[in-house]
Amino acid sequence: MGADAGGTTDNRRATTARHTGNRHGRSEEARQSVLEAADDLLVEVGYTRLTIEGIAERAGVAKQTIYRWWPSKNDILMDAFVQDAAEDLIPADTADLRRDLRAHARKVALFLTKSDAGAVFRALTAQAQHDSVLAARLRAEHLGKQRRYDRLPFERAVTRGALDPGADLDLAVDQVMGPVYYRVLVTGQSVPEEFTDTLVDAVLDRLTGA
Amino acid sequence: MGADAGGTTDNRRATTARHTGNRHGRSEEARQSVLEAADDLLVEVGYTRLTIEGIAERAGVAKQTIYRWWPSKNDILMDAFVQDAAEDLIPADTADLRRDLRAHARKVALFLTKSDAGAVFRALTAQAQHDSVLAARLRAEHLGKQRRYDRLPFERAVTRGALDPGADLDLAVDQVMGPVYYRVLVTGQSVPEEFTDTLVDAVLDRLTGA
Amino acid sequence: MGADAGGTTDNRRATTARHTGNRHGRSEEARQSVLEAADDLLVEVGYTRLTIEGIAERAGVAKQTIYRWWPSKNDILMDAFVQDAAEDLIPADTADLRRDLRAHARKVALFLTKSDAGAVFRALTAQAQHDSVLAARLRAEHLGKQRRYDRLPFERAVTRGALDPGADLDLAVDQVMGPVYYRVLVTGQSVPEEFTDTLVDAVLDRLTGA
Amino acid sequence: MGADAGGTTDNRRATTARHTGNRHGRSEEARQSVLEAADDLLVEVGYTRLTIEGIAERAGVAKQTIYRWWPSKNDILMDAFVQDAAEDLIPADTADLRRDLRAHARKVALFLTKSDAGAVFRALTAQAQHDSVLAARLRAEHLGKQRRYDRLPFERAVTRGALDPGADLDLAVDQVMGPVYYRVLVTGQSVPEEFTDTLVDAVLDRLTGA
DNA sequence: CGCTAAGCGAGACGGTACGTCGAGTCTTGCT
DNA sequence: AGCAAGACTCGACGTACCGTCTCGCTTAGCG
Repeated sequence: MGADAGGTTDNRRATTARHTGNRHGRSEEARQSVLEAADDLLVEVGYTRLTIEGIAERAGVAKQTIYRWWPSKNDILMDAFVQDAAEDLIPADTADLRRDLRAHARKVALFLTKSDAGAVFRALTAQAQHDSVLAARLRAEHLGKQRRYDRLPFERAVTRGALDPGADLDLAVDQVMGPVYYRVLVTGQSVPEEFTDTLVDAVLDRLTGA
Repeated sequence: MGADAGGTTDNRRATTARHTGNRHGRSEEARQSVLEAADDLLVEVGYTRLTIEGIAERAGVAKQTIYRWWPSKNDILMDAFVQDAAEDLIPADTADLRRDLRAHARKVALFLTKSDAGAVFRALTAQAQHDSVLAARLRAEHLGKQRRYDRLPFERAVTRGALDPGADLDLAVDQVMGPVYYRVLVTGQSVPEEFTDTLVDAVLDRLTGA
Repeated sequence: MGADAGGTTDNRRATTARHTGNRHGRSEEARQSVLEAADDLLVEVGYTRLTIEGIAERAGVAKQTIYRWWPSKNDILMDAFVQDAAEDLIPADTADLRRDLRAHARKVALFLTKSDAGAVFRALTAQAQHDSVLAARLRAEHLGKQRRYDRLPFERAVTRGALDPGADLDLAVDQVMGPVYYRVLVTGQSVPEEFTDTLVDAVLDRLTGA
Repeated sequence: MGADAGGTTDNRRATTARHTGNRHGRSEEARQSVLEAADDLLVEVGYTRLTIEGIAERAGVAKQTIYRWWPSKNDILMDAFVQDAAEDLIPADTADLRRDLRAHARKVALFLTKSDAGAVFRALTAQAQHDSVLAARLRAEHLGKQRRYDRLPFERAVTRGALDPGADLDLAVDQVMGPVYYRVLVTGQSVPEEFTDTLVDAVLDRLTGA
């Protein structure tokens, strides 16, 4: 990852004081305005016209301050994404697999297609195709956790005894989430509620032997 | 530069190169070497370090010749892809839906993960996330056709009477292809034969009411 | 290039060069090497083949550094000339008008035909024919002052009482300097000492009523 | 002068027929429109923005047709100038040296400062500073002849016995013409009638021992 | 009277340099 | 020690013209 790899991991070390230049560690204020500026600019001008200089200017921050803490544009976006998507896509639990899964699939679809955080995610996913380090970070800091959330409804159903413990849950997750991401990233089709519902039903019908 | 004047008047240097362009159209030779150079360089150095100047140099072509015919780097890749992927991913027809679909899914997976053309496709799909015009072109010139190929096995089965004519074929295609693209573009997992086989089986089991 | 995207994101290549520029003003070192490089190259390759890129390379300076401080090639030359021609063409004062004027005319002729600074002056004068802004600058920063020097011998003579106070000194200056510049810029004839001597004599003979 | 030196001298070989493509030598029509286009464009956009492509387009002529007959932009201007300045600056002869010389000096000043041909001359003189081949051509095809014209009034006076046969006529010419060109090319001052008159008087007063 | 060959308009080509943008590095002076 | 400011080197961008090179048309003159 080049020279300043440490910056990527250090940048969540919390510092309590507000300051603009002292010897007590990084400025939380600067960190925040950079992430917000990056977020805003991505939505406003798109990934292509998103520049470090633009972020610095918008954030009212010196370019060097950015380079001190982030190795690249993508790392800024990654941080911005991690911070914003704290609004995690955690599936609800109503003890009804079909209902929970439908709701969860719907929520993921909306996140991907409608939210600002989803726009950041799509940009990051796109760049991850050309940058394996970014790809690894994206998986480590988001996709892994998200995968576990996506599995949750099934696991709860197994625990409840509503699903055969021998079922291939990974396959089930792929069958539900795969087509959603596929539409968003590849075909560009919309992802209406009927689609996610039908998808969930198709998977569950097979899984529960309906 | 203002009224700077005459600096380029006297370069009477001989240019020895041969070429074949004339008023009746562009040089096919130049077109070919550009597309090949772009293809090669994408694989060699990756999308990020792929530059128009690099392509021009590798192709032995003047930069202006590229700009005369292609508006952007992505358009070159698009042309290169269209030309190369003439080796279409057309499913075989052995009158056995399961067998044909398994083979087709496998072929698509290999294309995406192993071939040079697949690398170009992944780069284009990535860039299409930031460029709606490119996205439209990608759909018009590749994905539409590919989608019809992906449906073919199912349609043949319907024609043969092996599948219920009322089945939701679009959903079936999404369920087979979606998870494959999902793994390649999002999770980065490998796509082994067992995966595609199981996937096909899961879809067909439901569809044929097994 | 359209929404081409991210191509320049990841060039984390190390740049090792040292420099001295900072917020408190430009690098004097860079300024000097640019002026010297321009000067040298003008003499070496001539105005026509003098390029900004060539100057930058010779000076060991980035092209952008040149564009940051000079609007055009001519402005560089103008600065180079102003700096070098600090070796002003100031006439000596021996209380002998004829002697001083002969020496001064000779010095100007040598400057125009033999010196590097004279080569820059000729180039600038040539370009000033196509660029009125440059012409104005050339007059403001050099010709005005030079004109005053050219008048000096006559004025001293008037002060000494050796010359009629009512004499048309401007005409006298034009009659001495005009033919010198005329030979250099128009006819391309050489300007030998006999020529300037005779010229001075002709003017003075009339002026002093000899 | 590079490859096609012959073109420069051949291009006044008259061809009677009008044609646009045959085997009887060059098209006089094309030659004329090129020269006119060059002339017009020089006045309209200035030397700096005068391009071969611009001339070709304005003249309705292919670029190659220009390159076939002229080695450079300056050679076109040279031809245009030679053709236009057929309106030669020949001094009148009224058997009155002072009157003829005053009229001639005035005519030269007006030519240099007011006429289109004068603009071309100034541009060529400027470029001749950077191009010794052009300088030589300018002298051979214009300045030599003009110099003889400038001497004419003096020679006639000698013939008439109005002037001492031993007078230095070359110096006299330099003293009259030098300051005029000097003002035009160097100081940029205007050249009013009083100036040329006074100049002529100063020279003649000395010459005739007035 | 058809063939040949030159001049022409058109315009694609390989190149050089332009002037600009942004990347990432470095230094200074402030806090 | 972190920061704002901003000059620096460097690589690539997209453009403008250069001078060269076909191509296909037109049109004499020659056989």
